[in-house]
Amino acid sequence: MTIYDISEKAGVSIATVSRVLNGSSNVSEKTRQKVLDIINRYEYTPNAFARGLGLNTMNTIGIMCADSSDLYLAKAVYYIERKLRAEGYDSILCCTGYTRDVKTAYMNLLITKKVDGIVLVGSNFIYEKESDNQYIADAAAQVPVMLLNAELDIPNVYSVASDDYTSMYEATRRMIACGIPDIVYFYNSSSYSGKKKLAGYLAAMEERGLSAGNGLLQFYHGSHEDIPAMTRQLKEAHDQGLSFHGVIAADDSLGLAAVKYARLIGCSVPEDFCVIGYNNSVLACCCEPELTSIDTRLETLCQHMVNSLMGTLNGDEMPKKTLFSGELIKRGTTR
Amino acid sequence: MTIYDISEKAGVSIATVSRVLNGSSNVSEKTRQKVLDIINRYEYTPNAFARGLGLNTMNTIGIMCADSSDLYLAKAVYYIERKLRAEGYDSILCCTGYTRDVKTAYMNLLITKKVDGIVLVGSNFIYEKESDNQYIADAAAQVPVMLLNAELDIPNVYSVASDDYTSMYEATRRMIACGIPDIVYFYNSSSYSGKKKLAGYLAAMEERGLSAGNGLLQFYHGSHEDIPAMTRQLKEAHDQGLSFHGVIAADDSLGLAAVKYARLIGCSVPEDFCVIGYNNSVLACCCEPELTSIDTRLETLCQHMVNSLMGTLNGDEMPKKTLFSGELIKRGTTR
DNA sequence: TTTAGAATTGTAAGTGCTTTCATAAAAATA
DNA sequence: TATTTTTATGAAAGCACTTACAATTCTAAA
Repeated sequence: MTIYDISEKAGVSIATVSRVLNGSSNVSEKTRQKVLDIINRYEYTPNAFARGLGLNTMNTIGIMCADSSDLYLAKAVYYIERKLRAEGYDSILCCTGYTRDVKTAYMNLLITKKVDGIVLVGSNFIYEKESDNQYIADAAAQVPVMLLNAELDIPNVYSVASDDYTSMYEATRRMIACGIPDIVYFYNSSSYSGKKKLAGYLAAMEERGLSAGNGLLQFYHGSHEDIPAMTRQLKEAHDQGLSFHGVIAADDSLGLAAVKYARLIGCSVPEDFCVIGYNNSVLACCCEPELTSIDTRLETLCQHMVNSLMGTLNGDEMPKKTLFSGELIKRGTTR
Repeated sequence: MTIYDISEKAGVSIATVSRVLNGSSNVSEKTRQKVLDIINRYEYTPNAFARGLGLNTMNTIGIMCADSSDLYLAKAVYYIERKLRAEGYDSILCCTGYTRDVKTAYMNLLITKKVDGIVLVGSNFIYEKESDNQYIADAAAQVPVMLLNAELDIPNVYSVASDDYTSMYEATRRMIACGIPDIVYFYNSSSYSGKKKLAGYLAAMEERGLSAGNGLLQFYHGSHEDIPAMTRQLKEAHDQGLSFHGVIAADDSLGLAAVKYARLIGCSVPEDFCVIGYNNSVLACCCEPELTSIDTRLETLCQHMVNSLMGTLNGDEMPKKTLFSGELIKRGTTR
């Protein structure tokens, strides 16, 4: 069943059928109904490829995500897909992993596949060295690129991010105000947003003249699956003489590990030891006591991002960057 | 830059260019090289739509998933996407939610979009009433449909599943063997695989003549986010007089809630109280002690599934159903 | 040296739409 | 009623490929 069959049965030209298919206004109501009837009767649906060829678009957006099984990223992908779908767009998903060359390859693939836009989910797509971000600029020369929780000053790339700096700054201030001066910052990534978080912590510490030097920083490079290892890492730091009674964690998994650690060394939480996590994921409700965590309002971010994308595709002038403030969800690990 | 430009610059016909593009064998090595050179020099990539029109395929598979942010489903989607990509296929993702009408609509959409196959991630796509599964049959009439953790005896639908029945049967037997007769089965879904799990538990209980009646079954209809509510649910059952010293949980989130519950009523785990979870997710490592859980070897399932799909697309005869046995990962909540 | 048969290559006809441009019909104006 | 505008429709030219079939060139046997 093609457009020719429909045009014949309806007694009109294919141009007219095409017009009613695309909602063109230049069709009389009478013929529109006639054509619509035939279309429904025969359950005709236009061939997507031919349509794509003619229109040079198939209403698809490429979603790139290093690891869509990551707790936070999975949620983001989910929200973005749903919102895109609501706007009439398909999502083609690319799980790229963390290698830049692979990301570049997928980027090119998406361009080749004629997506209308690309969204990069997660700040790991941005690199320190400017030239390493060229692959994004190249893509942005073809289609709009949206960044979630990152930022890049390149034409045709737009970003929507949570205000990680401020969130961490406030969280740290709050913990200091509770009378805890020896706070460890526990993080696992030096991505764009990872840096912002760290900076927020440092600012709050330094503002109070507290040492936020080497001793107080911890680093663990791992994934969500490694909570026991994270706990161990803290224990080792403790055994090596690092003394701390509070942890600001860059992710709930790290925060959860910190709570476990406190238990391990016999501290009671939150009386002797406080923890604040980040992202307000399921994990926050898994530990005992439950984890105070910063909610980044991910759904709002994602919806705003695709709204921005729709605007851009529509030719509207859109803000290059939007920042959303996070919200501290108080639970049992802070007093 | 089109195939015409390339053919002109290479001094051959477009048919020849097309042949080298598609790896046809009927091209002499010399001209192949000549054409390839031009293609590389001008960085030509064929138009995906025109290609799709001609070939009537664009090498894409539709992935339907009720909620791709669910811990287990997210992992499945991730593994499937990666494997598909490795096989040269794109994935278009559809997060359908749990409503059947929506699922049907997305199914039709995918057919319209000319995907080469559809994979349904999760057993919630299968309904009790046979007529409710017609939407799958309709799709399967067009393209092969793959089921993860479900089963349906319909032409052109294939399924790959973990052997939930046996896993649960063994888990329950093991717990009984540890001397715990009053085991609650804690579950949250009556999906196809949910039923299998329950049946496994029941079989093991009844085999030992243990009461697995109403009293010993618990039900909570919620998502991962609701761990506190799950814990409360157990507490309420306890307060209403239900006595139990073991929990077999249909998911780690439920298992984790059970561990919390045990703590709450002052039982020590695993001395006074045992728990076995399911899916071996991150959550298993979040509680104290860590959760014994059944690993369904999801990555293997997913890889096998896309292998099956590739075979089917290749015209090979493939088994309608493959079952993979799970593995009990012993941790701290069992003795 | 012919010539049948195989290997290469080119011509041209799809593939199913969109859209420009010309034309016909209807409506509005004179 | 005649004329100008506006609106509705159709013819036909893309869009960028694939592929059946015909034509040509090579091989190698006769």
